[in-house]
Amino acid sequence: MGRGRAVVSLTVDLVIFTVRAEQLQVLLVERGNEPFRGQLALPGGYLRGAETLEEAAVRELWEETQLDGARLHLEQLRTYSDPRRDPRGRVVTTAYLALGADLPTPSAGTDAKEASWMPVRDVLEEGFLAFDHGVILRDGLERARAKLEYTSIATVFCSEPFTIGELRRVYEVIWGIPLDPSNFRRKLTRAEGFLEPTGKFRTSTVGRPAALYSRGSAPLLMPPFLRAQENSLPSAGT
Amino acid sequence: MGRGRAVVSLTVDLVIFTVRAEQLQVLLVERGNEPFRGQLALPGGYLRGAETLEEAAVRELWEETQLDGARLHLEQLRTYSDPRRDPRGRVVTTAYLALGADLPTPSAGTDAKEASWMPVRDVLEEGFLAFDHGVILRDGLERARAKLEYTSIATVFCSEPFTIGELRRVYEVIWGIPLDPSNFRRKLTRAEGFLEPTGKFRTSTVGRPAALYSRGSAPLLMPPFLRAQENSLPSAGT
DNA sequence: CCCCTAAAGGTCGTATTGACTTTAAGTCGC
DNA sequence: GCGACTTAAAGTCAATACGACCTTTAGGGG
Repeated sequence: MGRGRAVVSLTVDLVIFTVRAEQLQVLLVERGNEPFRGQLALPGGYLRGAETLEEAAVRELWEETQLDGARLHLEQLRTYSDPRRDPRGRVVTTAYLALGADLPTPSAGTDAKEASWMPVRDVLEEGFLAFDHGVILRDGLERARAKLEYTSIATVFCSEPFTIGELRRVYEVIWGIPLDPSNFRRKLTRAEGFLEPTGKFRTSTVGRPAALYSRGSAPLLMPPFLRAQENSLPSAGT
Repeated sequence: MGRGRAVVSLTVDLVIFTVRAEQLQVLLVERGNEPFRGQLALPGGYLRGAETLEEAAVRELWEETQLDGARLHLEQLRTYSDPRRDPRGRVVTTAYLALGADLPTPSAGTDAKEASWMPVRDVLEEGFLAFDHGVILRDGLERARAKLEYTSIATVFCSEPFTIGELRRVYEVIWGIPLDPSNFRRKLTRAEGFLEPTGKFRTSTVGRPAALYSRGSAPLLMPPFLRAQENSLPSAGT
């Protein structure tokens, strides 16, 4: 070993985020096989013959969680290549980040694995994930947090039409900090192409009816919405 | 094909940028073998047995260009996996972005390939690179441009100590737009931890002597320095 | 019909920015 | 030695963006 071309397997792992019950949640599966049998892991699987990594990610999304890739935001996160990351041998994995609006509880899928939503904060604070999936999850969270600042991905966490309050809760939950409702609305309503007013309103159980919006055409939030500062865990909370 | 686990080779490709002669330049090699023999390509090579992709990147950096990875900024760019990207078969590549200060003209290295600096603008406008390296180069340029906005990587293009004028030229060359010298200095000198004054000055052939700075400790530029707008090619030029 | 709540909208002082001007400190040509 | 020239450094000023905070609006519930 060391000199020749490495013999490697390539896998795809998915960091799937959604906001439900006022929390950022990640979809995890319980492993049915060794290694790490019984432990929680990111859903994923091997790259097949003639597909791209992105196609493999969409396929795994469906096979393992019955989620439709077309309804999610999907982007490549990073490739992890530590030779010791998988005890079975040389497995390099490319992680993808998938974001969606209030996704359904996954029916187990064709694979017999148990899939369930878990609060990201709990997983990062207490849980231990298989392989290096804890690191991957952390990287995914940081990517999502950063992209809230300068892109319009926050809207993919809301099903259309949505209110500004719902959108604000997305930011608060992912950044783990409270935001001033008034300044938040001023900021986002003035961002060109971010929100598309529908002219309709939604009356909830309490409070004044909120205007409903759909996603605007701009992929970037200009000027960006900067966090006050870094917050390494989702709101901490001892 | 299609059903089973893909049999893939993994390679590393390098997008190496430096600023020389008032231009952003990229290091390219002329391919000595088929496919694409004689054409320009990014330097790179196969992943070996027990190394990470990052270690492979550093190794290739040295073998192909005699550049020392420790003296460069190196970060993972993206993984490219189109099954048809390499006519020889299934080759997935992870691209790394390497940035350095006025790097030397590479001696060909142990590999017998001809390595040389080329202006990025020219390559993107006229040149055709092997494989999908044109796409990778474009992605690398966009990454570098974006990171100038909110990190302090611009300083790695300058050898220490450097003047604010030199730093400004880095921004101008990579973004392809002129910047107001006065506002530029105000912005960067007030960014906490970005520049470390040395107290020394450099007298050039013309003009008032410029204060010399070294890199500060802050990895991020806060608040960010936003480009006026997108500029898909490096200053265009007709 | 009053209270409570959240949405919507406004105020105000401060910080940041872009466009521009002024002053400083060197070299070069004569 | 001196003025022209060049770039660095510093300042001005109006427009904008932002954080903190307040007021008004429009529903539901008791």
